[in-house]
Amino acid sequence: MAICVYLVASQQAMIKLLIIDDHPLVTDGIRTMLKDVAYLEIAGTARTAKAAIAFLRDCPPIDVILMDINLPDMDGIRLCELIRDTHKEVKILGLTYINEAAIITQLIKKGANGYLIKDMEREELIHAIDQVMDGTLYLSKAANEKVLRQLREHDIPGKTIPVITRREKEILQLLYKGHTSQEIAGQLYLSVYTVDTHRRNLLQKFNVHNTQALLHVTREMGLLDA
Amino acid sequence: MAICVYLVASQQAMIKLLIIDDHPLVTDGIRTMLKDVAYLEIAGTARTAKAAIAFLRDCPPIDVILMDINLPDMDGIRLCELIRDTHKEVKILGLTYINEAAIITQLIKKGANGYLIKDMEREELIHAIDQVMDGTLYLSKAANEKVLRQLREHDIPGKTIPVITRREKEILQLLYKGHTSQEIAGQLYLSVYTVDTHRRNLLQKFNVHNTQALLHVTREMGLLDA
DNA sequence: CAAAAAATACTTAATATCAGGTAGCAGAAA
DNA sequence: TTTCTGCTACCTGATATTAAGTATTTTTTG
Repeated sequence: MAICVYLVASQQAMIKLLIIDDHPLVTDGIRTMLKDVAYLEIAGTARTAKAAIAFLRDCPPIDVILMDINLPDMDGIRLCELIRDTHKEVKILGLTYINEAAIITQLIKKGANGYLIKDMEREELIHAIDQVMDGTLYLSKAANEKVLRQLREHDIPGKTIPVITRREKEILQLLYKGHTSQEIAGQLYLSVYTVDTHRRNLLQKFNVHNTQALLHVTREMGLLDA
Repeated sequence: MAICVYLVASQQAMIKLLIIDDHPLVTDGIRTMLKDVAYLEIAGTARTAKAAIAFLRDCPPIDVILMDINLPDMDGIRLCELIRDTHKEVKILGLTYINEAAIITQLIKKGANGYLIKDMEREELIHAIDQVMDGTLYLSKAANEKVLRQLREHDIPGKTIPVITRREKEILQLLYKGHTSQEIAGQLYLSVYTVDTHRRNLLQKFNVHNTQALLHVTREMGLLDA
């Protein structure tokens, strides 16, 4: 009887993980990092947002989700929002290559419990999982000063990502590749005036005053394809 | 006696690998992918170019190097060149996140035996190692059409990456973050004229005619930190 | 040390971008 | 139908960038 209770307690203490990442390299890396941690179990992996949602719907409950921000079929912010809507109790840890305050604050606002940069050490990963299970927010070491300052000082400045139109995105992409207004006008069969109007609207929407800054913020927000 | 010969043959057939990457996640991921392959042995790992060079100098011979292109202390192209100078026999496989013809042709020109994108599958990794051991060039599936076309059509168009100075790199980085000449001049305590001179020299070196194009090509060449 | 490379600062002129307007037109939504 | 949004196009003036020079000082390097 005592043994039985012990086993149940042990099973309850086991933390079940779901890894969402389209890179097998990352999934395998996490697997190796966690293989000697007795109380952690990788209950499943998903390579797309779609697969992840299906897993969460059909399979046994998950405690912590390790989620790549750049998935092929959906951006991490949206996926985070979706999961939070249907699974209020699950802890979500975002994984990114970059370390940008803009995207991170956005993620936290959508209900993530923390984020890690992919150059993390094994210890940091385990610590992060422990911490979110405790109900604490975990922010990757490297950036937390920057992010915390943002979250604190401006209360929540995590600028909402502006809505841009199809045409604007198209022009943004061409600017990113180094084209001038003239070249873009030529490629899209538009007047230079029109291209300039779109550029002007983009600058206004993102509240910047030159193209490089525009490209910088849109890159941080994950709006650029490359 | 027969057994002895067999053992020796077995040892000779063992392929020794060195992984050079500053992300433990990647190193661990590769370790997992290869752990069940009997004839592959991870003889060492290095997190910096410096450590890798030391390892190659001091430790037993390596057959294949898996090398990240973006190392903290040196760019992959240069490291590849250095290793090729002192170790003519070793096979070098480059690892990148991106898939840019410019950087890949450059890498091949410097003596790499192939490259892989980090979204590879386990099978692709093993296949790549086998292939370079055979003396064949291995190019990651996703891009080889593009790269092969470049290598073929233009014979070798892989533009050599220009040498840029410390100051130029510094200014390049600030431009990347969206700063204007005025702002950069203010930050670095320089005249705007000076900043403009550096900008002009950068445009000339990379043979482009505006800042966005400059940032685009330097990004492709892996010269930008972000 | 001497030569070479890098960094600094300035001039002039052409071109591009940025900021502020206005305005017509098509298609979707209310 | 009316209204709203997105796309188009043009104008003017201010500011920034680009191109092509020259030239002095500092730093690196052989």
